[in-house]
Parts: sequence; C-alpha cells; structure tokens
Amino acid sequence: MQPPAQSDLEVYPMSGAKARRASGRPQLDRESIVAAAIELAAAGEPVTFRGLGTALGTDPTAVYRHFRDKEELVQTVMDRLILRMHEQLDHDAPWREQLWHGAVLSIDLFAAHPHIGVEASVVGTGGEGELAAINWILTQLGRAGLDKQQAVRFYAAYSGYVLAAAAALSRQRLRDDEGPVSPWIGDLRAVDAARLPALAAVLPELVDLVDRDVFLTGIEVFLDSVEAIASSSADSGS
Amino acid sequence: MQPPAQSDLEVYPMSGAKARRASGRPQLDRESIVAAAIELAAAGEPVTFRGLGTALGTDPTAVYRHFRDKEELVQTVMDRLILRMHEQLDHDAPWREQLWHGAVLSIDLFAAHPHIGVEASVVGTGGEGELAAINWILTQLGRAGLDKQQAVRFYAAYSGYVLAAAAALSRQRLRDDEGPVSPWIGDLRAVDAARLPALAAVLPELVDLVDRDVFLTGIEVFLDSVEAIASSSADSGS
DNA sequence: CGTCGTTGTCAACGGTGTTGATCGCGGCTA
DNA sequence: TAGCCGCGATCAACACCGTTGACAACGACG
Repeated sequence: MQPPAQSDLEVYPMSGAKARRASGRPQLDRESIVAAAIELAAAGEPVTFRGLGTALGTDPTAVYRHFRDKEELVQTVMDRLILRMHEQLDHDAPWREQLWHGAVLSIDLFAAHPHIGVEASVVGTGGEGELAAINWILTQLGRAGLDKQQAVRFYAAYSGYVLAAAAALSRQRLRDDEGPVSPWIGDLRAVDAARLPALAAVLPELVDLVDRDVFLTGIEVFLDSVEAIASSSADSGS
Repeated sequence: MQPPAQSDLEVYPMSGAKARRASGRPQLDRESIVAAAIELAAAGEPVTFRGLGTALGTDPTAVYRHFRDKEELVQTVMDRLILRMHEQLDHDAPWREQLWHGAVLSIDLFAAHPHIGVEASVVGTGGEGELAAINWILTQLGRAGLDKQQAVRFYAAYSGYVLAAAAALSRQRLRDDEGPVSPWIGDLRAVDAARLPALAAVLPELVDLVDRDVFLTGIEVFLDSVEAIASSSADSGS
C-alpha cells in the first residue's frame, strides 16, 4: 500500500526539442493507470482515455497497451474500489453491523467517484475485490444463521440492491453538479390525490427520504428481513 | 394501436430535383417518436438520433423539436414501458401475487428492450407511469399489512431492486448478442477455497443462479420479508 | 551485434449527442 | 384577401468519445 516511486513521470532528459518521446522504457503500468483513473473519478471528472493521457503525461492510446477495453479498465477500477471497502471493514464486528457498514461504505465510496459509480449496477468486475466481497457477504449471512440456500438468495438481493443504490446515488451527484434539481422524485406537486391515493397518503414520508437515506432505509429493511428469516428457521430447526 | 396513415413519407410531389423538402407540415409528434424508439429497442438496436431519423423518415435532429435531450426521450420511453407493465397487472389479485407479477413483468419488459433497460436503475422517469407504479406498490404493501412508514421503506427496497435487476439483465442480453460469455460470475475457477471458504462452499448454488433466476429469487426474498415484518407487527399490534 | 518484442506515439476513422443558421409551410392578423 | 410570422424540418458542422493501425524508440536476448 505504500506509494511506490511513482513520481518519475516527466523527468527524462528529453534529447530533442520536441516533447514527443518521454518514452524511456517503463512509464505506465496497470497500477498507475488505475490510480490516475480513480483520481480523475474522485475529482468528479469523467474517466476518458484522453483525460487519462494528460493526467499520466502520455499519449491517450498508450493505455491500450495495458487494458484491452475501456470496459476492462472500468471493471478494474471498480474492483479496486470494492477492495477498499472490504479492507475498511471490521471483520470481528457482529454480522449485522458488518453488512450495514459495508453497504454504507460501498454506497459512499462509489458516490465519491461518480463517473465510475454510475456503472456499478451494470458491470460486475469478476476480480479479486468482488470475489472477496462475495465471500465476506456469504460469511456474514452464515453467521446470521442462514443456511447455504438462503445465504445465496440473500446475497443476490443484498449485492444487487447495494450496487443499484450506488449507481443511482452517483447519477444524482453528477446531475447536481451541473444544476440543482428537485429531490429524487420528479415533480410531486403533480400528484393527483384522487387518482393516486396511496401515493398521496405517504407523500410527506417520501419527501423525507432524500438522497442517500432512501437507500440506507432499504438496507435496514433487508437486514431486518435477514433476522426475521434466520430466527424463524432457527425456531423450526430446534 | 392501428397504424395511422404514416406511410406518406417521401410521397410529396417534390417541386425541385433535390429530395430536400419532404416537409409538408405535421410529420412528427412525441407519440410517434416514442413508438419508433420502442420499436428500435425491441429490435435490439441502439436508440440513437440518427437511427430514429431513418426509422421515422425525417432528419435526425427533427427529434429535438419534441424532446430537449436524449435523456428526456429515454425517460419518456421508460415511463411508457412502466405504464405497460402497470396495465398488464391484475389489480384484484392478492398483494403478493401482484408484486411478484409486477416484478417479473418489469424485468422481462426491460430486458426485451435492452438498450433502454440498461438505463433503468439510473434514471427515474418522474412521469405518469412511474407515479402510477409507486402508487400501486404502496397500495399492495398496505394491503399486506404494513403501516405507512414500513410501506415507504419497502417501496424503496422493492423498486430499487427491480430496476437494478432489469438493468443488469438488459446488460447481459446485450453482451450475449455480441459473443457468448461465461455465466454471471466472472471466472469462478479462480476461486481459492482456502482464502474464500464461504464462497467456495456455495459455489454450485451460485452457478445455478443464472440469468433471470438470480433476480427472481431476490424478489422472493423481499416478499418473504414483507410477510415476516407484516405478521410480526400484527402480533405486537393485537 | 542484429533481431525481436514491448510500449509509447501519431494520425485517423466512425459514431455519438448537440447546436446554429436556414427555409418552407400554414395559420393569424391587418 | 394579402402579408407577416412562427413553428417545425433541414442541413452542415462541432466537440467528444472509443478504437485502430502503422510507425518508432528502447531494452532484452541469442
């Protein structure tokens, strides 16, 4: 985790007048590219090959020597973010606290890198971080008292929901940057109480759920249901 | 639904030699544009201004006279799809059947229009369809026995999850079109049983969860938990 | 010492959303 | 009825994006 000698980016003697070469030998590797991408995303800027190029002091297309696609790049970056989340967990805490904390960390981490976070619900990294996260979730669900079948089902629900939340929140962050908007539900003055009674009845509660809280309450719902299922199956089990 | 006189596209006498005009008067309106967009999406083709133009027999940029953005277009299309889902529901069925059916309908409808569905988890239409859907979900949750607070919380969880599922499934449909891929979890031969025991233990169950079933089981989880919460609060209530 | 693979460079392509000026038709007003 | 005027379609162009292929420099290797 200690930052390796990474600052030697433009320190080459540069024989000619033109700045064309800058290519001694190594220059780029997956690590530095991913780091630059995360930095860009953290600054709220879009992660683009050209932007990556200027950030790294190289030609944009040089990235293609280390990543086949933009998709492979984004996947790697996302996997790194998931890994960060996983590292910040307290693996000795009670299962419910861990799952809660992990969800909050994921959502906030992705929302802090919006241009990456938007893609969250739609990719699936297949990398080290994701595998570790799956294993962790399954472990906690097992500790909660779920059997294998139940754990797998709840895993799908949990991760799907968290990633969706992260994507939606990132999206919102991006929109807020380019102009203030009304809360997450479109224009709720248009709600006709006669035609949509159930909606109108809970309108104040809905407006209270802003931003991040919308999703966090969803997580609580999920954790509640884990407890409910676990205890009920424990009843029938003993 | 009957096709209106829409075939008069290039049949104008055309005073000059050039085919430039073709513009009598009406030509386009929001309705026909949305219909064309849905048709494109249903064919698995990307919804693009240029493609929309050729499909409608007009200049691509003509669409801008009826929609401010591409985003506004996509939102409108999505809202129309949600409306279709809502219309196909049996509003007299038991709440659990309705919520289940609605989830299945949503997921399948979006997956049948992949290039629109991918955006599902990330937009939020704010239109008529979405409002009707919210009202419907809240109504069913109320019938299930949840109070207002609980209903709002479960609504967030339910809709977020369904949309995420739709987006993920659409994504998968698109990928499958351009080349067969391994199942939803990346490369699971790389799983190290010693480092990731919980994952390795349920690996067969995970592989069984393919495609759409991954998400449908998640829906069941949510519905189970609705029942659990509702009955437990009914206990403490009486 | 010559060859070869790796890696950065450069120019270019095709596709995207989006904008501005232009123009023709139809409805409105004088 | 004659003339204005605005709305909607058009066309050309812009900026940006991911991606490709040919090329050049450098280290490694036989």
